[in-house]
Amino acid sequence: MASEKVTSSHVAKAAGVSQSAVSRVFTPGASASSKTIEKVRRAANELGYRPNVLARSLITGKSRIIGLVVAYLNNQFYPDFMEKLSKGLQEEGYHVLVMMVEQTAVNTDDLLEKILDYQADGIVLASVAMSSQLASRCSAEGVPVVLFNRTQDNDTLSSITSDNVAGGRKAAEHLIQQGYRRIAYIAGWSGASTQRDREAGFCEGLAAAGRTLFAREEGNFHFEEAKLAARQMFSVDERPDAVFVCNDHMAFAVMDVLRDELGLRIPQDVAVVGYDDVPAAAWGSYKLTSVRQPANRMVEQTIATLLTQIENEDAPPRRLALDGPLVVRSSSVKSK
Amino acid sequence: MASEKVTSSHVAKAAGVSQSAVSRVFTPGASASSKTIEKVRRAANELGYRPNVLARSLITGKSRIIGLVVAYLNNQFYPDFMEKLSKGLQEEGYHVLVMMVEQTAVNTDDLLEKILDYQADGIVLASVAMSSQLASRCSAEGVPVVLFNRTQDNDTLSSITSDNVAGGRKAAEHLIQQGYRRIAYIAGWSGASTQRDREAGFCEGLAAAGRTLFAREEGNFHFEEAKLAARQMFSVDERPDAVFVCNDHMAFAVMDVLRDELGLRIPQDVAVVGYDDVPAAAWGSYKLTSVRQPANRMVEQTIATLLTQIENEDAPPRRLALDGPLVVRSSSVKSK
DNA sequence: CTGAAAGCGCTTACAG
DNA sequence: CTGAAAGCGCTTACAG
Repeated sequence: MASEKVTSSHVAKAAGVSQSAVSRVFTPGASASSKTIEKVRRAANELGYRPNVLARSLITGKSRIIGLVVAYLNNQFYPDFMEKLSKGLQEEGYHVLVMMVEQTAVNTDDLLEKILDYQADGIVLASVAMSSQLASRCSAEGVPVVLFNRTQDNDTLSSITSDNVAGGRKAAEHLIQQGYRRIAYIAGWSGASTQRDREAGFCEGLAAAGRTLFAREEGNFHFEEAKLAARQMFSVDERPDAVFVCNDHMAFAVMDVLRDELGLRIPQDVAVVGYDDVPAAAWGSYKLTSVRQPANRMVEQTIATLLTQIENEDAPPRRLALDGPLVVRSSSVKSK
Repeated sequence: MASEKVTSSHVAKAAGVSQSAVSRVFTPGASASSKTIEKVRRAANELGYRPNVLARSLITGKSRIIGLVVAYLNNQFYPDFMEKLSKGLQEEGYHVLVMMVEQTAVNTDDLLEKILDYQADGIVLASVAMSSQLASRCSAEGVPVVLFNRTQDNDTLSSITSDNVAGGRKAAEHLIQQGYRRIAYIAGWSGASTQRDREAGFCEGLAAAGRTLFAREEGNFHFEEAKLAARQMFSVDERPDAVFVCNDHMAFAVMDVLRDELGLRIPQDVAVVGYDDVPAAAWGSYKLTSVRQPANRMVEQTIATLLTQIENEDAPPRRLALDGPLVVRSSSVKSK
């Protein structure tokens, strides 16, 4: 069925020129007379010719493929990020090869090797870690890696995050200022730098006001585990009157448990603050106060960093922590 | 910086065998003595050699790339689908090249050509249409196309959906059985087959009970537009007492408006039914009755169809509409 | 500007 | 089982 693939040689024959001439017409920047261009374009259109990108990549050493490894797609922050990243890269003439992994997957390396096998020009890891062994492989092969929403102790890796420490601090300051006194925290996965930084900033903020954590549970960035954490945390005599949850995704679970199962009112009985400011935080059913991650700027910087390092192998890795505002909604303001 | 790329020739020299021998060791099914295999593997490991997939593809004519075009990533149904599809294809040794498009994008063809340029072995279009012109190009080039969650009048295209007509009918039967009388509908984008089929089934169901639509608005599968539609629909003297919304994503918006802005109780004042049964439908804040799309089976069939057609070019296109149950929750049951 | 030729890194008949 | 050779579809010096 499949009619023979149309190659540059077929077009060359049809146009009465050499195969190289055809190639030049389709190579931006190569020189060809307008007469040749005309003949070639006509023949190409008639035959339905388009250059084989794989063959081109083999020679140029550039695939224009960016490998993306991503987890946590049930957290709306990541689909939004993927969409922005993919569109941004499309505009720059790159395309995204995706690999999905389990949240706390350890064997990410296998997938990354697959990406390298496809000769990706660069790699983005969203909330995913990489062995230092593989990191040096990438660096040796000249394939830049950018960590998105995660940092890692490795000099060769760039990372783009929000300022999670500052964000955590803002959450603490806000709750204190609103007069809450028994302030608790529900943590994300302890292996994540975002979790560590947000908690550190939060505790700093409390400490600055002479406070400490009233209670603490772990939700592992997982919806159901966050519900368990909330049940645990609030099934005591003296309950917290405010809780900072390490991301919005878990905060929704917590709010559902508090209101639905425990009959608590938000914010009168308990205040809730999240992190990310995903779209649903603004939905009428949640109105969740949240530290916004500046997703647009984070994606811009991810792309900029990647392209810089692709163009110039000696460009040093960059570590950026972009500031985001606390978006105050009624989940944490009694008068609102 | 980038150390020279390690090729099969380098490994051959190091192992003291021919380049073809190296290739055979890395080609499943090719024959080599255990002694050769041993020598080659050792040398390959030392040098860090992995076959260049692009070069392989050039010869075999198989890239093991599947192109995916997807929109509506803010509707949780699609990230979930992507995750399932990507993981399923990974297990089969395929990888996904993604292109994101605007919801009602018309110029999808450009993106699809890019996918063809990468010599994709197959294409999945999720809620996205394709010109019949390009469809025949794909068919001519032997690249199978599967439409996911959308059908289109084109003999060459396979499609996998849920049974949207039956689903719409179930929604109608349920609302009638629950005793609702002024039953309304909020539509999705009119260009979508899912929208047309769900509405057709819903109206059929009403008609079977001697009813007709009490009111109708359009939400275009868009969150904010769905809110507008709800405001419009309920700002009248005689309000509907039940509304079927063409998907869950819009139904959440509608519920927020009904409760938050209009002070209506669900389901006492108004019942709401959605479609998809995304995770958030089960969340405590919504408890939304919804027609479940059998996403796992849909993905399985998408992959099976794709692989069948990749392996056998003469395999005919398949059109599947899989049945999904109505999941009843308290948004539509007064006693619950 | 243009064509002949080499070569990107592989796979795969073809002999042996 | 194994090596030499051709070839996948391109790009890119190199001459002219």
